[in-house]
Amino acid sequence: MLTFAAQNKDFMTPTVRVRFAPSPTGPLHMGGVRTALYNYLFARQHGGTMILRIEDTDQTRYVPGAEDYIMEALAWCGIHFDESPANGGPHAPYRQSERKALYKQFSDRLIQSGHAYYAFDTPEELEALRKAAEARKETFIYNAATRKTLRNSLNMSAEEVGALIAEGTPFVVRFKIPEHSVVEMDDLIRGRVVVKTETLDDKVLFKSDGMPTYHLANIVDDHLMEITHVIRGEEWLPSLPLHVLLYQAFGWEAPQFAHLPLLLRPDGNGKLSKRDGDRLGFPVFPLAWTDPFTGEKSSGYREAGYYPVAFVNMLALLGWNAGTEQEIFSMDELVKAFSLERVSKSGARFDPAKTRWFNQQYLLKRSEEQLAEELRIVLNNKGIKAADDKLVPICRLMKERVPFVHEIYDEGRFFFEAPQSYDEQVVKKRWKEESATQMLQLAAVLEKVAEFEPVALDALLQQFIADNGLNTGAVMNALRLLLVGTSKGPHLSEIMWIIGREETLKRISAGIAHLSQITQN
RNA sequence: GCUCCCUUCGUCUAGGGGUUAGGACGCCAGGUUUUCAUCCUGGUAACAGGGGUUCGAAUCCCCUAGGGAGUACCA
Repeated sequence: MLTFAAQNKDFMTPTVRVRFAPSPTGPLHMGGVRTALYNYLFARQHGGTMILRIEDTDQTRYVPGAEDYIMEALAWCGIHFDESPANGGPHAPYRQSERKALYKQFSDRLIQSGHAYYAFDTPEELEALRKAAEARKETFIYNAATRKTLRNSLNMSAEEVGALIAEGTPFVVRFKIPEHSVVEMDDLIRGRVVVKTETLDDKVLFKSDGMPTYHLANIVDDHLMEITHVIRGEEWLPSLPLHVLLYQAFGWEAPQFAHLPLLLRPDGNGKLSKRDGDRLGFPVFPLAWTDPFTGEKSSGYREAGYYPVAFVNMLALLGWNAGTEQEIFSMDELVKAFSLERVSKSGARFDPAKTRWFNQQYLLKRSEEQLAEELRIVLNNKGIKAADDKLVPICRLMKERVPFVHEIYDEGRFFFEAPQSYDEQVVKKRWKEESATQMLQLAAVLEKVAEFEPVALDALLQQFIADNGLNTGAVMNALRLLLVGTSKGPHLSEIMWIIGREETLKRISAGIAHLSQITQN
C-alpha cells in the first residue's frame, strides 16, 4: 500500500493551494480582479483550493469598507473562495492583523539563526543616507556594504542590544542578505531569473509598531497555509529574490511562482490607473466605490451595465489566450482551457472598445425574456412606466443594436415617448413638400385598419404606397421621422404595433404640425 | 541613477528555424435592409534597429533603442 502510494503521482503531488492576497486599502482594481481570476482558474482546474487572505499589516492604510468591497466584487465576478475571512478554514484566521502574534516568533527565529538582526536606525537617519547617496548619483543599499557602519545589533554587544530594547528604543528587524552569492529563481511564466545578492537590500521584516511587513507575513502565511503556487502581479518580481532567500533561511520549501504581466493604460505610457478611467470614460473598478474619507466616487463595471461574465471573459483574455481562435469563454470553459504556460510575458494594454464588444456578445446570447426582465429594472430605476407585455418585443427588436441593456432604452426612447425634437439633417433630407399630405392620407388609412399589428401593417403600407404610386423610401422615411424623430430604429410596423394605434396617429399629427411650422419659416 | 522584466498590425494576440506572418477588436469599402444597427464579403495594417549563428531567421545568441516595474518601518 505504501509502495503504491509512493508511486502514484496523485499521492506525490500535493493538492494545489493558491491564494489571492489583497490589501484592503481601497476598491479592488481590475488588474487585481484578473490576478484573483487567474488564481481561481488555476485552482479549479487542478481541483485545488482557493484562499482569500487579507493583508492588512499596515494599520495606517486601513480603509473602512474595502474588505467588503473586495469580497462583493469577486463574488459578482463569480470568483469564490474555499477559505477566507468570511468562510473560515483550517488555517484561520485569514486576516493578517488577526495573526499578529504569530509573526514575532518567526522573526525571532531568524534572529536566533543569524538570518536577521535588530536595527535601531531612525527613519530620518536612513532618509539622510539615501539623500546623500543620491547626491553622489549612487543608491543607498542597506546590505553587506553598509550595515557595518549602521546602528544595528550586528555592531553591538548582546548587552547593548538588550539595554536598548529594554529602554523601549524603537527597532525593526532586518533580513541579513547573504554576501557574494547569487539567487536563482524559476518563474512559471518568465523562466529562470538570476540575481546577485549585492543588489538586494536588508529589507525590514518586522516594523517598530510590532507588525510584520508584507515580506515576512507573506512568506510565513504562505508556508503555514501550505500554498503551492504564488500567482501575483509582476510588480512583485523585484522582491522575489528576497522571498526565495527567506524560504531558504527558514528551511522551508518555496512554492512555485508565477508573475503576471501588468495591465497598461489604453493610451500613452504606464500602468492602468483610476485617472485613465476618469479621463477616457471607462471604469477601472468592478463595482462603484465612494471613498469614505474624501467622498470621491469611482464608477464600476457592474453599475455601467456590464455582465460579470463579459467582464471576466475580457479580463481572462488580457494576457492569456487558449492558443485557439476561441474568444468567448464561460467560466467553466476558462477553467478547462486556462494554463499559466500560455500567459504572456509582456504587459497588456486595456481596450475599452473591445470590452464593450465582449458585453455585446453576451447580450446577444441572452433570451428576449431575460433581457425584458433586465430592461424592466432599468426602466424602474428611471421611473419610466411601460406596458409589461411590450418589453419582450422591444428587446427582440433592440438586442442586436446595443451592447448594453440600458441602451435599449437610450436607443429606443421612441418606444416610451413621442419625439421631443426632429433630427434636422433627416428633416432636410426626408421631409418634402408633399410629405404632409401623404402622411395625412396614410393616417386616415391607419385609423381604419382592423388589425393593428406588424403583418397587417406591412401589407397596408405596401398597399398604400402602390395605390398612390409613391416611392417606398420616401413614405417610410417620412413616417419614421414622425414616429421616431430621426432615421434610425427597427422595422416601422413593429414600432407602430408596440406604441399602438392611438399613439401612432398622435405622433403623425403632432409631427406634421411641428414640421410644417418649421419648414414654412 | 541602480536592479529586474518585456518588445509581432493602432489594440489584444497566434506563431518556437523554411508560413502568401493567421485570428479578434477598431477603422474603411461593398452587399443585405424602407432607415439605423445586426449580419455577410472584402480591405487597411505588424515581426523596434543593428550585428551574429544557419543553406535559411519573426522564431536562437549578443548589442543598442524603447517600454514597464521595483528601488519605504506600503502592499
